[in-house]
Amino acid sequence: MSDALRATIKVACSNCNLRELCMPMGLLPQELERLDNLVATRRKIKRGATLFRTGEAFGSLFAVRTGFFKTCVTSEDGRDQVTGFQMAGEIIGLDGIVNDRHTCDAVALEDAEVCVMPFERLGELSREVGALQHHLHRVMSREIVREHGVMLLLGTMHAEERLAAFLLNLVQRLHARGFSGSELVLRMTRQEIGSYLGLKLETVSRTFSRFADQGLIDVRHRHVRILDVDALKALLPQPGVA
Amino acid sequence: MSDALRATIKVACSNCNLRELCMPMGLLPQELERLDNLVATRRKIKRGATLFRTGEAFGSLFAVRTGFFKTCVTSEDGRDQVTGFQMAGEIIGLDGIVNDRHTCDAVALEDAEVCVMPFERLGELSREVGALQHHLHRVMSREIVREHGVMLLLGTMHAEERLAAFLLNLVQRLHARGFSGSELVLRMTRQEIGSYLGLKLETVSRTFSRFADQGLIDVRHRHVRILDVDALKALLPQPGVA
DNA sequence: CGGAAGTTTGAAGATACTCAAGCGCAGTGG
DNA sequence: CCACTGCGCTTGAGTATCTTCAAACTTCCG
Repeated sequence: MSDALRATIKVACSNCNLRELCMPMGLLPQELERLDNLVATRRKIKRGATLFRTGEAFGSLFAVRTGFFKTCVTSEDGRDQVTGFQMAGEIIGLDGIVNDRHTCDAVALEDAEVCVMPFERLGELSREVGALQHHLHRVMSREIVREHGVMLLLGTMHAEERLAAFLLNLVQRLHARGFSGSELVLRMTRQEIGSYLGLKLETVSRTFSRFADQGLIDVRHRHVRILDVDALKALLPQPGVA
Repeated sequence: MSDALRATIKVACSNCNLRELCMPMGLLPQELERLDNLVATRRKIKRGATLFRTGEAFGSLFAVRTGFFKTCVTSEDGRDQVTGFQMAGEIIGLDGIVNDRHTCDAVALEDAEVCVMPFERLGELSREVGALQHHLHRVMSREIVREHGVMLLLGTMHAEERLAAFLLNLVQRLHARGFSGSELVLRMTRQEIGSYLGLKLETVSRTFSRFADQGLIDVRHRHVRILDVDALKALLPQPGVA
């Protein structure tokens, strides 16, 4: 097989093992082929490099193929807030649509690869393919709902509840991608976790230690094993029958 | 003029004084007319009543014509988080798209009226009218970016900074609608402000009092006059040259 | 006009933060 | 192969901000 052919096959949504999680979800075979044509290019990003930065012109949405990203907004005096962590199959760049400029940075936390989806063409195609139009709307709506959840977390939860919610969310998403439902390797630092959860890195570290002392998890730096899922879930704000 | 005719004229986007802020933004006359046909019904909501509740079936987006809303998510154990306050020209209901069910409550904080936009038809029309398609994308993207800002606020700011950001955002939006740029009447309680800002009502009240002591504002319960905009802006996380 | 709801203010207390020091792993170069 | 260096992580002590609990006052609505 030639390199060119391999690349063509590899990039095709129709052959992608993420197709049930990612943009092609629910599309018919002939619609899928049109999406294949649209997703013409991929892009590799090294660990620590940015996919885009605040202020850069917006042109495309990106679907994570491999690797792990964080997105963060930065205020001019240096305070920054991680707004999300993205893994395979998830869409990055929606923030850029409104003003044709990105309003956050997207940074690869490990060597990564993304599919580049020119937004103009995505719009054209979604005018003809109803399923794609609806899927795009759902992707944006899902992001809005996710952020509501983060607001609830930041606005009302204590450190232990925040970290429990964070860990459970991560393993759940990893599990949906075929990884373990109880073991995970953190791709981000304590500082980045803290930024996402509105806590200082020391508080994140202390809370990890407390969970370990209570026998809820086993932490060894970036490696976390969940020992008592139910106890972690019990920390979340959905305990009673209410 | 007959009641029927008056209603027709009143509901038409083409005659609406909010058309430059709301859904019709940037549409050509003939496109506007098609939007008029889509926005067939209005709905009045009394103060304290809900436009929709968590769990209800999603069918339409709503454009605020008059009045003032809050949206809030509630965790089963009673904790709730106000996710936004919406005024004339703003769109409510985007959260419902992803799962065809609403995931938050929308409550009128004063007697209000909304334009009902059936989402199915909005999708159809935006397939034919490119400007509408793009505008819908922008509305959703703007909401995502707004929520990034709230996450930055909840994750990194102190009480004074949060309240300053809140007040400045409110007057700015009111000013864009022809109201004063320095005087406003709060439509929400201290409790609701606190819920939005991740603070307790007592902290909100104390922070108002501190601002008043410092001569930054004049507070008389729900009535607020901003006396020193620059000082308030200086509290925000964009002080230096950075 | 009366009662409920909302607001203000005080005092005590808790959670998370700041500052600081030491540890450990990973990657590099001798 | 091992030592070195840097970055990230952990842990402790003291502190600050915000919260909790409580009481009194004001406004608004029926």
